[in-house]
Amino acid sequence: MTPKPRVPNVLVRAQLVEAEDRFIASWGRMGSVWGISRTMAEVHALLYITGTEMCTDEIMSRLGVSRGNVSMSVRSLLEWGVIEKVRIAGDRKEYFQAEQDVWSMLRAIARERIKREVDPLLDVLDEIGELAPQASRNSPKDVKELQARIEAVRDGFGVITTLSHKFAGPRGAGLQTAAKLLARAPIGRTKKHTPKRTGGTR
Amino acid sequence: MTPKPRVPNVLVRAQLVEAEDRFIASWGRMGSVWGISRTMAEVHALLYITGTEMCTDEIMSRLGVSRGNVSMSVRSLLEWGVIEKVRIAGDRKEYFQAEQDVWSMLRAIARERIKREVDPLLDVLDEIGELAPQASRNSPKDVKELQARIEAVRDGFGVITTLSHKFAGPRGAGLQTAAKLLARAPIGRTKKHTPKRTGGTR
DNA sequence: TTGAGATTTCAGTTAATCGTGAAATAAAGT
DNA sequence: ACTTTATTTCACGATTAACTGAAATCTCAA
Repeated sequence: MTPKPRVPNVLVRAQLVEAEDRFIASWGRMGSVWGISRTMAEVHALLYITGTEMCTDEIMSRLGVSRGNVSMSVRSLLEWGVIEKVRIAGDRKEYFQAEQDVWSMLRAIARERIKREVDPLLDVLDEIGELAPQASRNSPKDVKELQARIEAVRDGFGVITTLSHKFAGPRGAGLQTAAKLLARAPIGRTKKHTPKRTGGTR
Repeated sequence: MTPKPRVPNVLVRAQLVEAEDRFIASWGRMGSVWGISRTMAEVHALLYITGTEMCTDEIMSRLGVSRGNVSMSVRSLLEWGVIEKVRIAGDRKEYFQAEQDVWSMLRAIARERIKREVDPLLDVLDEIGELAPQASRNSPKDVKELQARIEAVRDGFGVITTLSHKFAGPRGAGLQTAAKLLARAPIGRTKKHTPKRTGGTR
């Protein structure tokens, strides 16, 4: 049926696998920067980029990591809600597949990071605000200033958190809509910032 | 002049220092989560929360870290644009003080993180997209899918990057305006019920 | 209930990161 | 030019986080 491909299939396949590997590698490196373990990011990348459901052993051999490591990574990814378990009839193994919608995936990532990064800071800020000497009419200047600074940070992150909860919630087109909305809105100077990015990979 | 304070000054001062220390500690912990070295975050926190210009030795003794460490941290913070050098007449030492505007500070942090986290990924994605077997009419299905997935991720991050450049640029009220704008905008379903999240920490 | 296969746990190891301190360099005063 | 004081650099050691592998636990079919 199909006319003979111009490039031998084995070659195409090799390129394909290489592209996948590169994607996996850079997503993994990204993970480190984000404070996510490299393997966890790699497992996710693998499942996303291949789109296939895979079992523990397949993941192990493809990424060359240990069983325990895969187990823990997969568990975290399930908690994040970016992959899910799949049962295959007549097979006792568990298979996993990645959420395929990018925005949903990005929202999940954003949500999880906010939870881990911003929320705890807010808690501490509240606590410190109460603990610190209360500013009153005749407090020394520095006490007033301290309170003011704590409150300023608290408010800043407060706004950010509110927004995130609104826009990165698990369901709804939050992030995507926000992105479009913002992309349109004319803020301050409308300088059409240099496109700039000519792939300079450092 | 001032009427006798109800609380001895030494005590107020101790509380003040403790509040500062707590702020510094949690900002520092935050730093680790962000892939910023703990000390760098602590130095920044110290300069921000005290609002005072400080020299290397003062920072060293207050945080209990080495000279070299302070030197490197301060340098990074200068690059990030969140602190600046201050010269004090008749003193050979360099003093440093932190940007006091929270939004400007938050923008700087966002900007720097995007630069380190998102931009490199985009570069790689572009590269992979070109490198991978090109999808054509008679490509096998998986090649087409691979290209589609790469493009989807690329586009998602592309939107995010564009936004960030627009809103987290070094000058202008970008982030702040965006925040207000979004906080107001009705996104998707205008389902008004369940206030639901009671500022609940965590 | 048993057991083969699948998954999870975790103590020990390895890898990556961070911080130190002293030596090298730079800057300012005499 | 020389001395003094401040700053930066960097090889090394310390600290922390990640990963391994094998034992323990779980699951399901018979």
